[in-house]
Amino acid sequence: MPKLGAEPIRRAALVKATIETVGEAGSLEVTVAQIARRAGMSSALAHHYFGSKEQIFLAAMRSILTLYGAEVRGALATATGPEARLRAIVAGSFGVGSFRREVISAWLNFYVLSQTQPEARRLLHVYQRRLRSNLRHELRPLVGSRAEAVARGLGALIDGVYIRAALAEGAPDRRYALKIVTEYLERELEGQA
Amino acid sequence: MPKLGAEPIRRAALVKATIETVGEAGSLEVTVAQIARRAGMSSALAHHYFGSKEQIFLAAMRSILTLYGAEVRGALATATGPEARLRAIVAGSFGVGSFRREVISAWLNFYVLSQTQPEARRLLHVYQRRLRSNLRHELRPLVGSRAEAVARGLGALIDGVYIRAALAEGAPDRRYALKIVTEYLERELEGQA
DNA sequence: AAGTTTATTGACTCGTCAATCAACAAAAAA
DNA sequence: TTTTTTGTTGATTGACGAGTCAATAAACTT
Repeated sequence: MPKLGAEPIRRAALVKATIETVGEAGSLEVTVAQIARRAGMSSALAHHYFGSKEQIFLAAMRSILTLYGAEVRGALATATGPEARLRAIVAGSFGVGSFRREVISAWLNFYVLSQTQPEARRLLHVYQRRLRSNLRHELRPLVGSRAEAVARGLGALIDGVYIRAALAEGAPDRRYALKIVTEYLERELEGQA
Repeated sequence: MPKLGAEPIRRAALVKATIETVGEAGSLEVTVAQIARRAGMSSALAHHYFGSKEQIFLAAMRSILTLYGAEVRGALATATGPEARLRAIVAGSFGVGSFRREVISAWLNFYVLSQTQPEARRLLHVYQRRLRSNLRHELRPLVGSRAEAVARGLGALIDGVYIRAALAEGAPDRRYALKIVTEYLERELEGQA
């Protein structure tokens, strides 16, 4: 029953299933069979399309990073002026798509993966550099020479809030997460003004 | 060639080897045999003393948390007054024992472990609660009602800085890590003063 | 209609690894 | 000195899981 053009659909289903499976399990120690089952296909097919488990993970990670990027860009679209743009970047970082249980948990796991996997590490570095550069750019006119340090601090704080959300039970609290980071930003800005 | 009283020595060696192995591998996917070899014994002996791989990991995690607690307490010993004590807690969090490559990496991995392992989760919660409570207690006289939020922010920032250090290449920069967190603290305090 | 490409899976291989066990060795206790 | 306790390991078991393969089938091409 081969409906042609299945490839992109299958790939997407696998990526989604991977994030869900890893997120639920809270671990990368999930089997290709589990992922494939959740995506409604055999493990052989998963291998057929991705070649290896590693590639499946990388695709899932790319998907997460892409989603994250899209949310930041979306928030940034309507923001004018450095402060508004900074707030947008922060808000985008806690977007509804990214700041969800499974995604957060998957994120944490991919973080660990990038300790071993060069490509995963590369992806993460790209994301971190871009975020930091964005922040620094908007911070420059507001806090001058402190821009670099504040950008790093904000980046680390965002990661920290994510990681803590991964561990907290119950649904992660976006509002609260956002508040913590926004207040940090406000303190940094008010000193300088 | 049984030298008596080997148990505590073997256990300690295994714990140390576990942290090193997990830290170097950057993953929990290390074998008991690898750990045991590094500790200079057979895998059978590791099982003999700990019963299971899980127990070995938990012991290693306890060891890390104990070390961390000791460093904070050490820093706290000579500090008087809320601000000095806050600085001590932060400094202790980046102590030379805890803020080392393998330990940081192991820490990150145990963080992931606590998504699956109830006992690991419990341990981590205890540490987080204690840290937050300590911070809150010293913050109260300085920032009043904001104490809770600032304590959470500091905790998250510390975790975030750790996690980023795990990914950075080369030796982790204690000074810089400390500076980021200390500056955050200073901003929060100067607003209120 | 024959041939090719795409989709799909069940069954299998091969390696790995946690955990167990039987056996051996040396110290301590009886 | 026998017995028991403590220390130690090589060999083995049993399970599990990534990746391969042969086979089947439906579409699309010529």
